[in-house]
Amino acid sequence: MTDARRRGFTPDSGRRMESTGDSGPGGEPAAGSRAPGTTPRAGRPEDAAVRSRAPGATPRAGRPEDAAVRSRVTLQDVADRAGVSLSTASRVVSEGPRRVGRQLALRVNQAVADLGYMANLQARAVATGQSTMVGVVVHDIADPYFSTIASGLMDIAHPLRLLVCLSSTTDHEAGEREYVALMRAQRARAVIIIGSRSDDAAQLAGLRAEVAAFTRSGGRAACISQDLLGVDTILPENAAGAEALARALVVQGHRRFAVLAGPRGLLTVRDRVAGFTAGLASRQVSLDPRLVVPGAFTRDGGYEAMSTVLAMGGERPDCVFAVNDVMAVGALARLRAAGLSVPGDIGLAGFDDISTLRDVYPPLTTVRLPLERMGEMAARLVLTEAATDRPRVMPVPGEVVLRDSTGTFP
Amino acid sequence: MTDARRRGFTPDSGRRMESTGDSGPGGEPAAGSRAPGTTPRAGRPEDAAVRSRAPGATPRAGRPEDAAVRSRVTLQDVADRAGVSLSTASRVVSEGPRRVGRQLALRVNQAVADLGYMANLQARAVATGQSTMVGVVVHDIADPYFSTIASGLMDIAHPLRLLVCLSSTTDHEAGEREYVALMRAQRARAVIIIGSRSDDAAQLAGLRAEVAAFTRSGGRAACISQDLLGVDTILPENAAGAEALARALVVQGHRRFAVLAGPRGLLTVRDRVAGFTAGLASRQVSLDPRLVVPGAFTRDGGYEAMSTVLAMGGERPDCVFAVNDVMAVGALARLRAAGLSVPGDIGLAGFDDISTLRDVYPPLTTVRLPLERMGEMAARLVLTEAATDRPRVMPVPGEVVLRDSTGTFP
DNA sequence: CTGATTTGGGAAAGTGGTTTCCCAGACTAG
DNA sequence: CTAGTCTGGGAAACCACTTTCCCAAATCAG
Repeated sequence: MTDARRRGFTPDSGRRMESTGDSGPGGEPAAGSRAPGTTPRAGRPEDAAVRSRAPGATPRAGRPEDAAVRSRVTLQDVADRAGVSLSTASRVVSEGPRRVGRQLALRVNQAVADLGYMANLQARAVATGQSTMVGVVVHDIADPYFSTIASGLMDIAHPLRLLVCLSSTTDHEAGEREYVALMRAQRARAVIIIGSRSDDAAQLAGLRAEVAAFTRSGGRAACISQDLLGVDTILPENAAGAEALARALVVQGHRRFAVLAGPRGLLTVRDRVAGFTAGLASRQVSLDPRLVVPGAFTRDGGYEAMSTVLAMGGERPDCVFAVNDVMAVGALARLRAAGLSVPGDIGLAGFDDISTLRDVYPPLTTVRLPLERMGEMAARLVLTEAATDRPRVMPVPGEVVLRDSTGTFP
Repeated sequence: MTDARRRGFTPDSGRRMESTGDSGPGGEPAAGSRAPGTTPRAGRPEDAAVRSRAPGATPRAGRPEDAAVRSRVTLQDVADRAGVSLSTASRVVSEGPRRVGRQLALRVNQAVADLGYMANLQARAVATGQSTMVGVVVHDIADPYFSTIASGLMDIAHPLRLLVCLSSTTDHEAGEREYVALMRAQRARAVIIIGSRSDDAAQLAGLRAEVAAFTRSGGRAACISQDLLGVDTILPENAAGAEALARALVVQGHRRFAVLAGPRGLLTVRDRVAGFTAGLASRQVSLDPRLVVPGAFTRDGGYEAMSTVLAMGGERPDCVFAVNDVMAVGALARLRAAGLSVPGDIGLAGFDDISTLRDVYPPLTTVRLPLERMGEMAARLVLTEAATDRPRVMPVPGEVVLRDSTGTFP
């Protein structure tokens, strides 16, 4: 299978496998292959013909009736075909409060079916002033931390028949603000901002202002992170969790710690590091600040940071705290590469309890956050519950989970 | 602090510790703590005042001027404030082809700034008939397979300033069809369907029809899966990949195989199992059909399926093929629980090469699919490239990656 | 059998935009 | 000095709906 390497974007490069089964339905992918059961609706004479334009309006120069059968069926077409007024058609289709006679309703529905009509939700949104969109911003959707939260969130949004729009900002901090602005322009019903705030005051002020503008224009907003935006907040107790973890690790016998911190400036990192430090201090254990090394909030970031720690002279730490599980996994790989056994030679702990990472070996000691649940909470706050006069803050405690990666120190 | 206990989710293995610390920030869960620096923005007198309604139009009974300062600023408000016509305001704001005099443009922009105006994109979409939305359907956004693809896809969509709407169908197969319908109703520019087709012919026909309706109404569509929808397709070569894997495993010396298959009916599963079987056959190795056990496409599914295999009487297989990495990780956990060493006692291989799982131990032999890239390809096909008369099919080969989990058999 | 309510259909006024069309004034060319 | 082309502004048509308002017919109480 070494061929087919150059799939730069040349279509059909590699030898194509017997792709679709020979028999299966939909065998011929011919361009115009009709799905089975789609009678081509022969004729359709009145399709574009009816279309009674406002009298006097020249039928808009250019393409005359546009050969391409762009079946842009409108409600007017449906009304015409059913022989009713636009209003009646609308009432039937939008299932509003006003009742319509059985006969006419039937005719309208028939016309809808015949024409394959589907209401234009954008137009409806304009007319009613209500949208069904809810925006979600995360730092990186490929990171399981965020995708898990997003998953919980969607579990709430989908049954409500809301449209979830997602944006991943990846390093581009201003992206959050831009996205909230976009949601305001879309008249979204709500926006949920997920992920750590940073220490950039200007950035924060900008986002705050945008969020304020969004809520002022009638939208709901919530965030999952530090309570700094002035809106409903799901607040993971990062400091408290890390503090509890630190104490537990001391109890296990660890004394000399290193911390693989994430990107400088991320408040979540600060909170976790501060909490960890405080936890150690409460047990009269000090943390050498040189052993707090920053790194990207990723697997590779953890790997690198771990390298840095190993490269330092002096006594090797007996336990490493990576500020999130993803980094911890990178650190684990680095330790393995160095021939160090975990927890034999060195202990390792993470944070978050990412479920897909629960099976690394040795199993990671970590602080569990109920991510999916946090997504649900945020979604509920903003989609099903009434707004309160003052923003709510819902703290979510983390739960220390001791597993083998920090086995009791000898 | 013990209150934090009744949060519903059950802990798993690992002993649980003192959940969160007692002190820490966020201590008071008071439901209304204002973030520091939130001046309540007093004043703003002209907010809703401007708003001159069309003359003669009774100001719509009910709320007169609506006490709630819902600052729904419209373009008309901007025009009024700038003392220009609606058309001129529109031209300035929408940056169309028509130029507007410097003076007026300036005035309009000033008014926009003063009023905090933001164009209503829904209305704009209705007026222009063009939307900026692109829909994406996946089976489960929390599954790294899908979130990685989604990530690649967004990397293309974001710079184009398109709005990505995501839906996760999780087991509800009809959800795909519903979502495509929704996208049609939203007049989305494109829709991308990600994930295995099933063997349910009716379901497939329904989806095909819906997709056809979508494209007929002017939208673009693509899918990442089997080429069965009659649209541009990114086709992972599941069968070929599994076949190559099988041959490689035989070369390593394995002979007696078990397969942890995913849900019955998923074509991706079928393709992989069929390819694997064929690969073995090509090396004169046969696969006992009873050792092909189905399971959910998840970590737990892998765990269960592995249990089933272990519980079977007879000679234990010397190598297990889990049809995806997530299941493989579950299987690994089960094997570890059984006290079996991998690859010492038994080999284990997966499929996909999920990046967050690259650090499990022992490292998994697998078939790599360039997931992020696949997402990019699909997005490009449908967002930046012109439509072709016939749908394109772009096969994506998998690449066998031999790692320690299938060490050379003794 | 009459007068007062429903009931339900349709015309038209909205929703917040874009875009066409018309036209006045400023330049340019003959 | 006049005709011809640009500019650029504004009125109004349009997009695809919803909803108000009006009115005729049907129902109902008295």
